[in-house]
Amino acid sequence: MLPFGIPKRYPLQPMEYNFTDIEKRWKANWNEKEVYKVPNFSEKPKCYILDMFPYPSGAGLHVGHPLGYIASDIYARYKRLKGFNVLHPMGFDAFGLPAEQYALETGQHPADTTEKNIARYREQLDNIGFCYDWSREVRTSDPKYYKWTQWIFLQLFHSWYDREQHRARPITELVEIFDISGNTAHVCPGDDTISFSADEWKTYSEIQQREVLMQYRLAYQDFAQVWWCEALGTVLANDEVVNGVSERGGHPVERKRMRQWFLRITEYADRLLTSLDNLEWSEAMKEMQRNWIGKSSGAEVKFYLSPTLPKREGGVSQPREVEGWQTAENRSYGDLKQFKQELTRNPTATEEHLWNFLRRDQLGAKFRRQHIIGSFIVDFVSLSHNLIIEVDGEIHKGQVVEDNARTENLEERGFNVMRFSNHEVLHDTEKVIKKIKQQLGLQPTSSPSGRSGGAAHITVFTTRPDTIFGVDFLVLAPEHELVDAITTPEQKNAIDEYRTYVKSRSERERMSEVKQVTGCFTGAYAIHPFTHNPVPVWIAEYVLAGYGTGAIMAVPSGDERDHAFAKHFNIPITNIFGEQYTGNEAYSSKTGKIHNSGFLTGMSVADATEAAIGALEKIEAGKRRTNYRLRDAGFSRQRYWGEPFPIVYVDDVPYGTDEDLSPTLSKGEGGVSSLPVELPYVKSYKPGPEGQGPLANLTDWVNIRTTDDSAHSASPSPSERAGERLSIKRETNTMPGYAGSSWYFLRYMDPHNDSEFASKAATDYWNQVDLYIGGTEHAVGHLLYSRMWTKALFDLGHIGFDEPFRKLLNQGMIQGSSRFAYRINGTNTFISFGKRKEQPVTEVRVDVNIVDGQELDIEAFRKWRPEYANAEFILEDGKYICGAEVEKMSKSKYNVVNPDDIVKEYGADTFRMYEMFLGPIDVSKPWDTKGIEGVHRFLKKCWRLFADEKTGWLVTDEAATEAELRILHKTLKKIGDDIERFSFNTCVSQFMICVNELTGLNCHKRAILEPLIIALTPFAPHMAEEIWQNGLKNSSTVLDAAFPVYEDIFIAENSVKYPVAVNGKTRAEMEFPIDAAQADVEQAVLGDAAVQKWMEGKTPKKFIFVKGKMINVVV
RNA sequence: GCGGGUGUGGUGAAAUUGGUAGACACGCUAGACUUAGGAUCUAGUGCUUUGCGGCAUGGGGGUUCGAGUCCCUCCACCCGCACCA
Repeated sequence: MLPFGIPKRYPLQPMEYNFTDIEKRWKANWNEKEVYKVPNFSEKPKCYILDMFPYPSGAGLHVGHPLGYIASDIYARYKRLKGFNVLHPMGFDAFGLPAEQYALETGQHPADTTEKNIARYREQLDNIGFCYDWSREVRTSDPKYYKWTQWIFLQLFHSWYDREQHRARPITELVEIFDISGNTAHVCPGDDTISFSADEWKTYSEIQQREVLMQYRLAYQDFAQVWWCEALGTVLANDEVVNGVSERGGHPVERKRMRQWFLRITEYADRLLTSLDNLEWSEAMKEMQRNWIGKSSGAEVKFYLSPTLPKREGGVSQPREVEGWQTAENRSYGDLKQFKQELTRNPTATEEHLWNFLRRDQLGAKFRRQHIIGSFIVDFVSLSHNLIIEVDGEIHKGQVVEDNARTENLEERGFNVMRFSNHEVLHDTEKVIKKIKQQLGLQPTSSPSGRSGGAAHITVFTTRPDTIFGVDFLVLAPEHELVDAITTPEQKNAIDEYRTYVKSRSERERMSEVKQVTGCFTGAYAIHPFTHNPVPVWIAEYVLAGYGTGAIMAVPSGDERDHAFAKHFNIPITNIFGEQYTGNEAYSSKTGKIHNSGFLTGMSVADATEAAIGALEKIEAGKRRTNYRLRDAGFSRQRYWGEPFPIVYVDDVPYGTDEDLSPTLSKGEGGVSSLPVELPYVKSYKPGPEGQGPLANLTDWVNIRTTDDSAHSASPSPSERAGERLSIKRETNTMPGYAGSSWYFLRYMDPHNDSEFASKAATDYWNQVDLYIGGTEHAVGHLLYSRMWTKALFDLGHIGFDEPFRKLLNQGMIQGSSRFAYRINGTNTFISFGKRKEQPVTEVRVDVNIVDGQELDIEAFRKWRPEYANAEFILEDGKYICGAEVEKMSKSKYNVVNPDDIVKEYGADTFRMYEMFLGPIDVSKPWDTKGIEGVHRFLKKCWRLFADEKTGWLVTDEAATEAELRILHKTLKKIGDDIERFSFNTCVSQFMICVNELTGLNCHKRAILEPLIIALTPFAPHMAEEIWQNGLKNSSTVLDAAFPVYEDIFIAENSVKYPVAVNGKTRAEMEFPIDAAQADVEQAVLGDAAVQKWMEGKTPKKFIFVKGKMINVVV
């Protein structure tokens, strides 16, 4: 259907430019001859040009989407004319939330809607005439594709990052290292307190070993916060939460901790940062990535908590003989280590099992295991909640004490003790966890008595250790684990209240609202490592738990936010910058000397930083540290429409489906050994229980073997009898959207390979992507993840390059241009734009497709919606003029323009050239259909150089004139240069100038027009082919012609018209030979009447002559 | 808030290395041809001024013989901020 505003055409002349016919014919011809099929090997140099992977949404393409595709298509076609073997593929990022959301709403299966959307996208893309090799199409939701997504995930799962060699290595090699020398040479990235020798490692059970290995794997499990919506029973994405409630239904949401998969991208932080330097990306883009990675160097500083300050009500009767959370420095660390080791040698499967539910604050309290209390070692303890959990210890060696006596003793120390049996923990885990949760709820969070004693400390990260003497307070993130422990009774209510407030705030809000200073004093004090002065400890929302250590040292005289905070809460400010700090504003500049700072006084920032770190290390109160803002990438989604994980849980311990699970399970049992793990078909997309994804509802699929499986319980194996390794379940989360898109550029190289993700020969040949075009919205997501995947695959020897995209070009957005009509309040009468202020009106949106420029098609408007059928109009100059505004192009704003409509009306060639003509590729601009007329006129005018509309082709074999050759070669030079620098809009302008001039010269000569039409081929391939084959009678396709070489000799001018300025203002124009000498020019210029007039008789002070550019006389 | 981007006629823009600001188009005005015009062609079109000229690249300041371009500062708008893809 034509848009309303565009009227019908008149019948064409016999040889008029009939784009509809031309484009249809050549598309069919090209298709039939498979002209876009690309071989994997060739004598020609290769060139890999890639568009960013589209997600096929239900709305279809609008005119903004193809902008980058057209640019890359022109570049690809140009490179082909220049003799390259060009890989230019396209496919679909087909997994994703919108399809699943749509499924929930309409009941249609995501596979079906995705299929439909892809078909529509394909049709729209074909319409525009792209040169994609569709035989290489990939879809992330195709099992043949995600088989390899899962395979790569397993490579990451089976790898660790060697910090010495700066590369990923197979986890089997790590096991070999552990067998020989323990982990002494390889600090555990997941938990740097883990430390063991080879002997200790060998005594660990398989479960324990795997737990340790999990802390090293590049794909690993940990716990993370997600938005949980009780009412919807599901986990929500960030953008499904609006203003603290669910976007759907407006239900309350809360943060919930869940076990999730992560990619250890932080291990690659430094490499991702340094190898940016070699990429041809815009500085802006590199800067965004650098910023995201956020490398900062500084120091970690320990502030010990003050045991004496402040005075407390009621005094402290008997400080509990707890060794503190980090047992006292001098005495107990060795002991603790020893105990830990002893216990880890003899854990039970039950303990391991329970630990999975307790670790990492899952239940809202920090638990420690195998912790020393008095003379006992308890299984699990939450110091903040005074809760000890013990599991029946009959397997324990050494610590089997009379349980009752033990409990009594511990309770005397102020702890509550819960005991569970092995059986309870293993078979009734849910009940056990529930009980623990209940107990945690009842348990007052740590009374302060004695709790902040010992060697407890707060660790802060600072980039300015030189300002250590300016520390006036510490600030903890409100979620910091020590907050409960250190808060004094007087401050408890205030802290609780403040934490409730913070809970309601998103991370974004906490960072952005900087004017409003909020915070709360904990009542606790820390001790300054050098001055030993007490430093008050606050909590405030501007400190985020996820950054650094979740705690900062505040230096108000040197930091804006700290300054505002100190002023707001009347905290005295120590000035360490002398006169540079005025008292009104923090001095955050890094120039000048440090004052009032003990041994740092008088030093520069750089020197003081080094000296401070040195001193801190000497007194063991801190150390040098590099910090990254980058966090590990969450890789689990509680969704249906994504790649299933190739992971099974054997009694809750995750294994890759490619692992040999014997002796418990023979390899291949339950069909787990082969990839892909296919996404099972479901009829309901409802979330599973407890925030799990919909796959959790498929119990048959999830449970490969269950404990009460009659076949097994009839003849229990020895391990089953021992209560171990009973059930085998599948992972029910799916992978996020970026999984499939992190490596798709590799699959295009060898898309049908069934035995590898891509053959080494293919990846070696095509190598890096030479040109990648896409939007800046992918700056820190997709572009970072695919860089990491590439590096990991490189490290493991699967590919020969470690950066995926050599050159990156960002396209701007095409915005919508919305139209508005003005209804007089309380009536159905609309008043034209110019008169709208005469009466009170309401602005209503009008579909941009029924407006011609600014003028409303009144009849179309009446037909648009029933409520406007009888609308009346107050016109101006006989027209109804609409208001206009530039906004994002979206359905709800009625400003979407469909490329299909434009192509139908003007043809694909016009559409392609117009999109380029709009402006520079990387700049955002609004779409205006009106302007397309100019480009269309140009193509028609160009056509008329070759054909008379009434009589037919009129190309002659006459010899070209100098003027004709000049304009041709000027054009060839500019087109070549401009395509190479991706300036496509100026190419179009140059074509227009060229055609205008040739029309003026009445040129119809083959010698001029044939090279011109080849140069036009990347932009208007259909018209070029029609002219090339039918007009110029060539027998092969123009797509494989050779791009004509321009020759300087035709362009060179022998004289230049110089602008002549007097005192910088242009006053005349004079022509001189190209090689004129300055003396001659000077004489001629100074003798010129116009110049003399403007010199007003003054003598020239200076004569500036820039050869070929301009002349300036200074008087 | 942090990070990034963009500001030039009524509109999209050009000016590639600091050298005649507004190329090329849209729109508009007038005209030609025409049964007709949304085809085609011609002329005009930054603002201001009768003219000479003056003023103009978001605002202000600076460097320079010369600044849209370099520097400082302020303002406006757009994009991203970790589960949209």
